[in-house]
Amino acid sequence: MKNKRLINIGVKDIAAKSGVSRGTVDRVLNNRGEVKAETHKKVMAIVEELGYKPNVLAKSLASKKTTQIAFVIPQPNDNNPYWEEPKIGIRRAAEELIKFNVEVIYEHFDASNEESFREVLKKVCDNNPNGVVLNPVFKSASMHFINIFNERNISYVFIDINIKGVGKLGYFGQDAEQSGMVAARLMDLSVFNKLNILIVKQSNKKVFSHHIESRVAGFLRYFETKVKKRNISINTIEIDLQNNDEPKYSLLKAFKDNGQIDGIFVPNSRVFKVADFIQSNSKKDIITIGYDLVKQNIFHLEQGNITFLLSQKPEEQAYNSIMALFDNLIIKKEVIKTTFSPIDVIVKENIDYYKKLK
Amino acid sequence: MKNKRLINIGVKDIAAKSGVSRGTVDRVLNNRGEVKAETHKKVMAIVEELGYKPNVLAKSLASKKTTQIAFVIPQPNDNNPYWEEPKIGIRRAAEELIKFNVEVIYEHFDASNEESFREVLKKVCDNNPNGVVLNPVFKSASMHFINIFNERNISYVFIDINIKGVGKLGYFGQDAEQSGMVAARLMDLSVFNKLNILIVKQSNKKVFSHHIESRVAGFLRYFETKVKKRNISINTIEIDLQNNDEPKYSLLKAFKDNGQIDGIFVPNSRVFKVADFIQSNSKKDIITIGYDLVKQNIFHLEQGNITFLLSQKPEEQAYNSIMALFDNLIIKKEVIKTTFSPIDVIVKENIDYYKKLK
DNA sequence: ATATTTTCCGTTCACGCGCACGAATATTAA
DNA sequence: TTAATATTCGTGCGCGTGAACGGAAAATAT
Repeated sequence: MKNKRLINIGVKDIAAKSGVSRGTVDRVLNNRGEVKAETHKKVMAIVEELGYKPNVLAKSLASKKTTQIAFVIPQPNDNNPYWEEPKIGIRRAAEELIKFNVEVIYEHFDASNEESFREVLKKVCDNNPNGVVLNPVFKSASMHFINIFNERNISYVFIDINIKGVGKLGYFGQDAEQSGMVAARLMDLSVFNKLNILIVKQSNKKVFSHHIESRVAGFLRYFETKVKKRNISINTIEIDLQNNDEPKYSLLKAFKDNGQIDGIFVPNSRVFKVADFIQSNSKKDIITIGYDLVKQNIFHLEQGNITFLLSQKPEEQAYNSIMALFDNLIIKKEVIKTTFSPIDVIVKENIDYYKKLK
Repeated sequence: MKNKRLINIGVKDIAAKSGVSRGTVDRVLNNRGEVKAETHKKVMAIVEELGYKPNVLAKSLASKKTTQIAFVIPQPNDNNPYWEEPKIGIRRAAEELIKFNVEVIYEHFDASNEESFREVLKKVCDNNPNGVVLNPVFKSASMHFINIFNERNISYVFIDINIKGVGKLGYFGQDAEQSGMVAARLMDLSVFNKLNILIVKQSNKKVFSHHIESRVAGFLRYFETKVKKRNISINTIEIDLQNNDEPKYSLLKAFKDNGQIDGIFVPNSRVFKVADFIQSNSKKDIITIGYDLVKQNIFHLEQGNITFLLSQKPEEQAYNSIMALFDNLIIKKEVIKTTFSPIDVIVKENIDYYKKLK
């Protein structure tokens, strides 16, 4: 513990130097009006000259206002447990920021129901938050509310799904196509000679997922150049999860139609359903690659029914997206536009270190 | 922006409730003495009852003291560029913490010279910091200074290398043995049928690295149970980096002695030296696995001379280790003892998202 | 000219805490 | 008993900023 040395310059310093009172400087800095244009200019000049940076601590201490950040993502369920993970990151950010008078409000909608999406966003809008973290599942509905955000000067970032060309602050998620290429690389390295690959698209038919398409596209793109050199065949099947007989029915059919299958790529977190099938039908030596560390997938990775999982640390994305809004709203510093998360490769041996605490 | 609602209880609240003044409460909370035992007890009871948590913002604002954290790691060099990475994390943490009157001091020593290690730690001790992040390369020398830390009540954490059974706050690094197992799993998946593996230990002879030994041990342990089922042979060579003819000389010899080599495992960041060899001797179809995202390794991964890199986000470790000390010293919250970093698996296709900004 | 309004600005308190100073009380010495 | 000392405690100022309040100066109205 040494005595402080570097004393930052504060309002009163620039007040002294510009020959006005602290109150006036405050009005200038916060654009609160009631200041002669001439004075305003003079003060701003000094502010620039001295490179004044407000003290966040004192700011938060003195302020009686609360900044609200809404976090809007799908409700996790059995078909899509993925959205359980971000909650941890939300909690962590909320705890850290409460001291700065920031309140994080968690809101969730039914990802298979556009009406629910609109309702929740309506509610969020009515609350008039300062910032929003949004998973824009439904594009046109999202656009409607994004326009409202822009009008009302509400800052927002996207998580997991990106909409390009709107005035968002940033995007937090993976590069979906590139992750497909990673999957393909792992498949390529793990399977030899003849190579029969099955891509299993499982989804809710009602919702088109650009995401999943990109992953598949990346996967196929990787093999495009290789497919001639090696004896590779790639088949894709689509499965509607609303149907209770699935994915068993379609998988049985695929195995019958294709003969030997060496690798299976599932471009979302429902890979555990395929793993269930593999286990109960005692299929052996199949390289299975899927997404996300949901607990059913973790189970099957440890059992050996899944070979690789690709993951994207959803709780970190949640944390980072909130922090980005904080940086923008409170610290007033620039936010990096697009922050792709690492495409983590998980095998049985390193999974422990990717599991979430708590 | 809403008006604040949740008003935290502060010193004056517990002062009121316990019928003493704020000053007395302050003396109790900070163990500054000059308080009757009876009063102390009474106040502490109220503190517990109301669950008082000091406001970090107000604390930092009011305090005229600076907290010093020393960060002591090896000087990066051509043989070991790894230690370039943590600096980014140090800078990030330092920037964030400067508002809390925390000063981070970066100190580096020559990792091949124990005397240099002692000198730097001597200097650090003389500075009497509040916390130390240490890479304890030399065990006995480390123990000497750790005793001093304990005496002087200096908090410390280890980074990258762990010494068990001392009063450290935490360890930030990988589970070395487990990372060896991950390497083995990848090797196992990527190489088929006959499997000749070469382990290349490159090091500075003067320094024993428990680390590297653990990685090799993990690698071997993975194959222990598999080695019977498959036609696997594993050979290990040791290379002294002080010798300028290396690793070329030893590698040529190994290739001659072993015939076909299918996989090479290098248990540290010097894998790029092997990759150099592979490139200049146009060896093909060798699965090469090594450690750490130093720029030479990144180059060879992109070139295809390295198949997998295992990494541990050194800049995040640095950041987290400093934050752990901050939590302990300023926030006074408990620090999780051992925080193993994820064992990241990097291939050509996902490396971009692991590269450091700046 | 004086009265009234508008524009502009300075002062002051508050946020929660650290810390210095001095006052009150208790203890011991004379 | 009174003076001297030791122990314990209360008060007030400052950290850098937000924000209310009110006062001075300038502009406009009467």
